[in-house]
Amino acid sequence: MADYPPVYVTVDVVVLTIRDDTLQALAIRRGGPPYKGRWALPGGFVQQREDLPDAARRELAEETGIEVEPAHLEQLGSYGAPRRDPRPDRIISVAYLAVLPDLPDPVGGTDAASAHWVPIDELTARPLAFDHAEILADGLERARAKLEYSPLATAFCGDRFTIGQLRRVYEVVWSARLDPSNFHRKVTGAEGFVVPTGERATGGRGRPAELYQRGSATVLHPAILR
Amino acid sequence: MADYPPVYVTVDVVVLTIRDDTLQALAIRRGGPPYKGRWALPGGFVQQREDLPDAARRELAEETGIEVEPAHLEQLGSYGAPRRDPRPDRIISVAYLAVLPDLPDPVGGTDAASAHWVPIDELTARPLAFDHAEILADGLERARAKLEYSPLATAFCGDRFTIGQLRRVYEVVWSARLDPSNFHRKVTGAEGFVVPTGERATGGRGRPAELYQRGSATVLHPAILR
DNA sequence: TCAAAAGTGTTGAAACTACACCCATGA
DNA sequence: TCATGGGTGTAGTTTCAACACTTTTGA
Repeated sequence: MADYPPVYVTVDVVVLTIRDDTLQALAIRRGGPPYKGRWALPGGFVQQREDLPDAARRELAEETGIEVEPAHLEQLGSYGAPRRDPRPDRIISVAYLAVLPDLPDPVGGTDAASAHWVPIDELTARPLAFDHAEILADGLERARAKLEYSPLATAFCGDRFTIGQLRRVYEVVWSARLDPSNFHRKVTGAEGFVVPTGERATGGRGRPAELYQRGSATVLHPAILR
Repeated sequence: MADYPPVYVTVDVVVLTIRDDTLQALAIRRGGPPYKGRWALPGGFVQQREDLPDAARRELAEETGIEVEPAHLEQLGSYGAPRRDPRPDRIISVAYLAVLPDLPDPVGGTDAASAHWVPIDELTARPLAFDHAEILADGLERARAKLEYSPLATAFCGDRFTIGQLRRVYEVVWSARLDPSNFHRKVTGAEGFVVPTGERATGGRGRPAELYQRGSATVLHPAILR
């Protein structure tokens, strides 16, 4: 085994949420070299006996002060180009995609370094550290694709939501307008996507909407097409 | 950096092809511990300055004697459960999916260890080394899903193929019968999936079929549904 | 009373399924 | 001539987009 080169393995996490009707991602301002001052994805080294998803959850909690279990966490893939980190050691990163509902409290209340929610448009407009721009782009593409055929959109909502709130998730993530009436029919018609609670939302403008919960489906039939 | 635990990184490759109207995968009989005598996926350690897809291609060539560039090569994901390898070191594997056309020459003609094409049903019926059964299952699921919305099926064919040959790829991978006439219309109607060459296949039974090449599409509109 | 959001009805277009039917070859 | 696989036509069904319309609230 000593014949083979050891490498260092990190996890990096694309953490998405919707705030102020905008798709945002968690980013950390790097305080030291390399790439000092640039935005980076939250992440860090995997510990010796730690499973990869656990490492992603730990980094999310440690670096950002977020205590909640993400509503969705999946592996994006591994990034291992030989010079992706300018330091001499070989560092391979396993990237994860996490999706959270809009959190009432802002991030960074603890001694978390300097994690911030940043609108996606701002984040993709400037150069990120390492290959994090590529990882972020892959995470966005994965999220956009999964809205079609999986119930991922519910991970952006709290445990109770209206069909209108769910539609706004699709509209924000896809940057598209959707017909409210057809969307309603598709979502309530997709087996196991959402289940009505019998309660109604209060306080909004217009007719109060039925409140729904996530259903048990893992794939949507039929899909919600873009 | 020395504060963090180094790990060893391998690549393992799920290599699929169709031989004798059967979906088959490349497997290697392990000659030493751990898991001596069991089937395993081809793979090995990543070298110090080697990109991950290059490592997958190198292992494919070295361990199996296959010299051709696979028609399709994509990353499946990383497998890093702490005890997935019984040896004391932490070993994380990056898995790839490769798809090849039916090769005229059998594998192992060189001094390749002992790589064999094994029908999927045989391979999934017995215990594999490490977590390779899980990796194989994930690779199969990925391939089955990608037939629907990507031109992956053409990677199982040579550079010229008939619609009937392409249909047999779908039927074998999905273990399903498809209506020949409707399949023909769907495939030729999907923008950029296949382009006619003007030539015709010879030697088969029945009316000679038009020969096609892969088109330029990367996603299929509309999809070929299961 | 009006604006706004929820939700239902309806209609024409598109896609899919099933299957009848013709075509062109080898045996 | 017959069996076999290639390919087109067509009719009925399902799905989907567009949009008119009703419902129910807050201002």
